[in-house]
Order: sequence, then structure tokens, then C-alpha cells
Amino acid sequence: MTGRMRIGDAAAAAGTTPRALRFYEERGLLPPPVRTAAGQREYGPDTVTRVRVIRALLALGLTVEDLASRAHRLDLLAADPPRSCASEGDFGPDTFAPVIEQRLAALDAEIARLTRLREALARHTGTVEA
Amino acid sequence: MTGRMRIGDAAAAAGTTPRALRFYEERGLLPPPVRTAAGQREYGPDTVTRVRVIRALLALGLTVEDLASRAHRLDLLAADPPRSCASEGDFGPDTFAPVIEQRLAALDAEIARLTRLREALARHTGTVEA
DNA sequence: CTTGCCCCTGACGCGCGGGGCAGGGGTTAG
DNA sequence: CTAACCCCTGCCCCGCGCGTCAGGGGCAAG
Repeated sequence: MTGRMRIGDAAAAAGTTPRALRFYEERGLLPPPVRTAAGQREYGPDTVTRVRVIRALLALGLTVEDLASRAHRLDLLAADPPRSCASEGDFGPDTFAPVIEQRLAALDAEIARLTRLREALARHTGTVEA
Repeated sequence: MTGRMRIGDAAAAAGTTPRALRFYEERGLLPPPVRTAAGQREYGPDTVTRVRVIRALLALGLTVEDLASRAHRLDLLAADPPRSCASEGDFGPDTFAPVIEQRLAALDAEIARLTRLREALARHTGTVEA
């Protein structure tokens, strides 16, 4: 039943590549997995779920470092449970709120910078092309 | 009278560093300068002006490659002359218009992407922190 | 002549999320 | 047993505009 799989299958199941999984492990986003006697990594379905979470957060603009610093909470997001979160008091997944707000601020700053740049460039367009 | 100067003085006069001048030369933004008998580069005030133009365009978001492809026209922008431009017919500095519009489009696309990202992230903020 | 600043070339570093080798060994169907 | 994959580690590659050495030589003042 979707038991243990090797890195290629796990990566495919999570929509990515073996290289990415080794990279996440190296950066501390994934714990060192069980190995076969021959040294090959073996993953269970929970890891696939975790990798999906990681990729979703990366796609939202969080950095690998952001996730590494909170790696021990990544599994809490997997089940997407509003109930168990509240039950943990100040121990819930709002661990990510600070880093998300930081990212939002960085995005706003970058958007503002690009917007200013765009305006400056548009102004000089007239100067140069006329 | 502000005659020939070595790379350090020319760079300082243009508000940058010797490294940048060698880099612009390497990438084709500056022509190979005159050398002293000992092999040291010598620049005149016209080069300083040209470097200022280069830096202004780079600050507007154009890339080194953009400028390299139009390097032979960089001097035309130096004097900022609306008269001599028109006198050259379709040969004026509107050579830069296409690349500028391309940059504008790229900026718009990037701004839109970041804006979408920001909205997605803001949505998930509620989901995650609540 | 020496001191101290300037210049030369060539090469690596950066930040970020991996991609793409090379050179070796595991594994499984035929 | 062998072919055809798969996996392992370790390393360099990408883009961009330079910064920053490293190891050598030039140039003007005292």
C-alpha cells in the first residue's frame, strides 16, 4: 500500500526530481531517510506529503533558509488541520507567520522598487526616442 | 585641461571603479583605450561622459548585453542633443526604443508576477497562522 | 634608490535552487 | 548472466554586474 519507495519514485510522486530531494535533505528541510543495506534512500508516503508542502511554500516565495529554520514544524502543515493547531496553544503553525510577513514586506519593497524603475524608464523613453 | 588620465581617475570622475571600466571594456561597452608604453590605459574626458551614460542606462534597468548590442550608438546620447538626432533621420538614438520597450514589458511582467505572488502569500497567511 | 600608491592580467566569489555531469555500484526482468 | 535502469557521492554549471584577491610591474616624490 504505497509503502517504501526509492528516491526516483518518491520524487516523481511529489512532482520533482531526485536531485531536489537530496538538496532538501542537505539543507535540512528533510530528515536523513532510512537507507537500505546497500545505502539507497527509502521514503514513505509521509515524506512525499512533506515534500509537497515544501514545494508549495517555496512556490509562495519563501526561501530554503526560511524553511530550514522552521523545518521541525513542516509536518504540522501537512494535514492542514485548523483544529489541532488551536489545541497546541502558542505552539501552532503560526510559527510561519513572522517569516511570511517578512516575505510580504520584502515583496512590497521589491514591487515598489520595480514600479519606480518602470516610471523612470518610461520617462526617459520619451527623452531618448523623440 | 582635464586631459588624459589613468583608469583610477577616470573611474572616479565617472563615479565608479577601475574594475567596472575594465568590465565594460571586456563586454564591448567601451572601446579598447590608448595605452602608455608600459601598457597602462589612458582615457580622455569623452570616455568619462560615455561611462556616465552607461551607468545611467544600467541604473534604468537595461542590461550590459542590451548596451553592448548598441554600443556604437552610446556616444550619440552623450551630448543629449534633440537637434542632431532629428537631423540623422532614422539613424537617431531611438535605436534604444525597442530595447527600452522590451525592458518595460519585462518589468511589467515581473511586477505582475510579484503582485500575484504577494496575493497568494497573503491568502495563505490567514490559513497558516489562524 | 627607496617608498608607497597605482596599474596590469587572470581567476574565483556571490545568491539561489537546483541541473548535469563523472565514475562507480545496486537491482530486477528476461 | 546480462542488459537496462536506477542509485550513490562529489563536483562544476547557470545569470549578472561587478568585488576581491594573487602575483607581478610602473611611476612620481623624497
